Amino acid sequence: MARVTIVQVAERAGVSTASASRALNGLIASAETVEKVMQAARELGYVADATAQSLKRGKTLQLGYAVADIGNPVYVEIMSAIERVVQASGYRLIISSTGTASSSVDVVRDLSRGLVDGMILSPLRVTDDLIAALEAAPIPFVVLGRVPDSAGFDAVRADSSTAMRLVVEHLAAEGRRSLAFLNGPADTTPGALRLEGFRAAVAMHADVRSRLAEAADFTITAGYEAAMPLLTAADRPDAIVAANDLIGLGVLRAAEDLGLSVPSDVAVTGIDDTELAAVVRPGLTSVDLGADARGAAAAEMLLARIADPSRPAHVLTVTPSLVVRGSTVPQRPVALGSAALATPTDEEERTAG
Amino acid sequence: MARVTIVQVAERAGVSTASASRALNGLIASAETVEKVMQAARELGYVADATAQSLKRGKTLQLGYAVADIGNPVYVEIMSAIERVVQASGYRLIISSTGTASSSVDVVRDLSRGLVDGMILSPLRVTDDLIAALEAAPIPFVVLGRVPDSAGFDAVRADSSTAMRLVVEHLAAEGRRSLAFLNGPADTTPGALRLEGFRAAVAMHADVRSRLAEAADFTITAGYEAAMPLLTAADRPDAIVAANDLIGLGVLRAAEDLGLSVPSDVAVTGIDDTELAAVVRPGLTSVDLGADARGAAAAEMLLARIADPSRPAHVLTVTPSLVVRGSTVPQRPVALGSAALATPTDEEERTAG
DNA sequence: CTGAAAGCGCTAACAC
DNA sequence: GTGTTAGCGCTTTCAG
Repeated sequence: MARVTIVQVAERAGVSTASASRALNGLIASAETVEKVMQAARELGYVADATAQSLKRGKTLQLGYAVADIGNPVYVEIMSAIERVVQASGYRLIISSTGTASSSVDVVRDLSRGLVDGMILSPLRVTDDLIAALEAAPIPFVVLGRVPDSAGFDAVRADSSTAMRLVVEHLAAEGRRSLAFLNGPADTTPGALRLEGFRAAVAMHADVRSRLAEAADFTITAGYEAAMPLLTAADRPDAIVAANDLIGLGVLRAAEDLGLSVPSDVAVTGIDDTELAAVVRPGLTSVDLGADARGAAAAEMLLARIADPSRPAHVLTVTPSLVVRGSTVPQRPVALGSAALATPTDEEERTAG
Repeated sequence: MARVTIVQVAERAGVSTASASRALNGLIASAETVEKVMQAARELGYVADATAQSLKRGKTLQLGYAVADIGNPVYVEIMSAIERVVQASGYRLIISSTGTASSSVDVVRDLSRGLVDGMILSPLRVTDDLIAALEAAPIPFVVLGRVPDSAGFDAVRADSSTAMRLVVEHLAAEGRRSLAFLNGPADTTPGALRLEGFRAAVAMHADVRSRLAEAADFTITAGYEAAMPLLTAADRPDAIVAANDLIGLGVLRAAEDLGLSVPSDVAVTGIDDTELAAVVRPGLTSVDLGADARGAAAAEMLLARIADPSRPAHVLTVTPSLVVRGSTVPQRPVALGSAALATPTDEEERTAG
C-alpha cells in the first residue's frame, strides 16, 4: 500500500532520478543503467504516478465518454465502439455517467479540468449552459447528437428524419392508417428530432392519420405506462411508433397485458435496433441508427482533432437502416440456426435509408 | 481552449496566488479579496487543474469501478448503485471497462497509478496475477465477487450456492427430474461457483438426474448455440438451468426456434434477475443476486476503508431470492397494471434464500 | 551517456 | 488576513 516514487528507485539503482526516468521511459541510457533501474523498479513494485506525469507532460493520455443514460443498451454499444478505437491508439477511456436527470454541464467542466485530453459526449439535452461549457472547455470534444451548426463543433449525428421516414413508409406500406408516435421527453434532443422527423414523414402520407403521445422517459416502464391510454382509447391506433426500443418494449408488454395481439391488432416499432429488439417476441421492428459506426467515428474524430487542433470542424451523419421484425409483419416460421439472433438475415429485411 | 492558471487569476485580482487559492477554496480571506478573486476567475473562465490539485493534495476525489463486461445489464445495475453511494459522498466515479477477454490486471495497475483514491472491481477471473496486483496496489479496493479468504481483502459476494439451491428446489418441486446446467465459461469465478452450487444442490435430490454443458460466454448468442445440442438430444432434459439471464434468454430463443414450448416441454431459469428476465415472454424465472445491494455495499465499504485504512477487512455476503416467472410455471392470466413490470408482485413469487 | 536543477499548477506552512 | 516559499512526483533542458 505504500507509494514508491522514482526517487527510491533511483537511490536503489544508484543513479540520478533523471537517469531513472530515462531508463523507465525507454529513452537513451546505457544498457547497464537500464538494467539496474528496471530491476530496482521491479523489486520495489514501482509504478509511475499518473498525476505527476500528466502535470509534467501536459497531457493525460486519457479520453472521456460522458453518457447520460448508461441503462440504455444503445449507449453501451456506442461505448464499446469508442473504446475499440481509443484503445487502439494508446489512450485509455474513462466513462462518466451523468445521470439522466442532471445536465452534462458538470461533467464537462469536471473532466476538462485536466483529467482527460479530450472527450466525447452523448447529451440528452443540449442547453445553452452546455454549449457555453463546451466553448469554454480547454480540451477538444466531440458531440454525439445534434448541436447548433453555428457553434462549429465536431459532431456525429444520427439521421432522425430518415429514420422516421423509413418507419412511417414501412407502416403505410403494410396498410396501417392510424399511427401514434410515442415519444420520450420532447425536451431532449433525440425526443425533439424524432418528433420532428415523425411529423415530416407523416405529412407525406395524406391517407395516414397520426397522433402524438409522450412517455416520461426513454425506458420500458415509462413506455408501458404511456402506452396504456393509447391502447385502451376508443379509436385505438393501428400502429405505435416508439421513440426508442425501450419504449417500444413497454408498448409490447402493455399490448400483451391488454390481450391485444401484435401485429394484427396493433403494430409496434422501435428505434436503435438494440439486441433487445431481436430477442423479444414478437421481434421489434426497429431502425438501426448506426450506433457502432457513430461511436467509432466520434472517437476517430476526437483523435484527429487532438492530433491537429487547427483542423476545421467536421460533422458526420450516419445513415440509418430499417430492420423489419414480427411486431409489424406477421412472423414467418423461423429458419433454424443461430444466425437469426445475431444479424438480420432471412427472417429480417433490412432497408437502408 | 486556452488553459488559464491560478497565477493569471491572482494577477488580475491583484493578490498573491496563495490568497487566490484560499479565496477559491473558501478558506479564510477578506470579503474584498474573495470578491476580487471570484470575479477575476469568472472573467477568465478559470477552472482549477485537477491534475495539479491531486498531486498537491495527495488525493483525487475520484473512485473507479472496473468491470469486465459492461454489456451485461447486471453490471449496469451494480454500477448505478455504486454511483448513487459514491456521488452522495462527494466523490466522482469513473468507469473502466476491462473487456471480457483481457484480465483486469492492467486496469488495476493503471488506475492505481494515482488516478483514483480507491476502486471497486468485478473481475471475471481472479488470477494470481490479479491478486498480486491488488496486494501491490497503493490504494484500497473492494472486490465484488469471490476472492481467496487468505488474502484479507474487502469483498462483497453473492451467494451462489444458495442461489443454485433455490433454483434446483423450485424445479424439483415443479416435478422436473432431468436438469441440465448450462454454465458460462467455467474458468471464470462466477462460472466456477455456480457450477459448484449446482452440483451441491442437485446432490440433495436423489431422484433428480443432471448433466452439464458450457456456453462460450455469458451472452445470449452463446446461450443460444450451447442450448441447441441440449434441446435436440434424444434424452432432452426437462429443465435447463442457465448460469445467467443472458444465457437463459438464448435458451428461450433456441427452444422457440425448435418449436419447443416453455415451460411445458422444457423449463428454463436464469440468474441475476435483470430487467430482461421480466420483459421477455415467457418471463424468465431467475434468482435475484442483489445487484443493487451489492453495489451499494461495496461502495460503502470502500468509503469506510478510505476513511479508516486500518479497519479490519470485511466480507459481506448478500442473500439471493428466487423470482418465479412463466419459464418454469405455466403463466396465469396477468393482472392489469404496470406494477408487473417493475417489481415482482401477484404474478411473481419471491422466495428468499 | 549522465547528473543537477528547473518547473508543470497548485496548496499549505510559515512568517509577517 | 496576506504574501513568500517550498514542494507534491515527475520529465526535461542544460551542462558536463
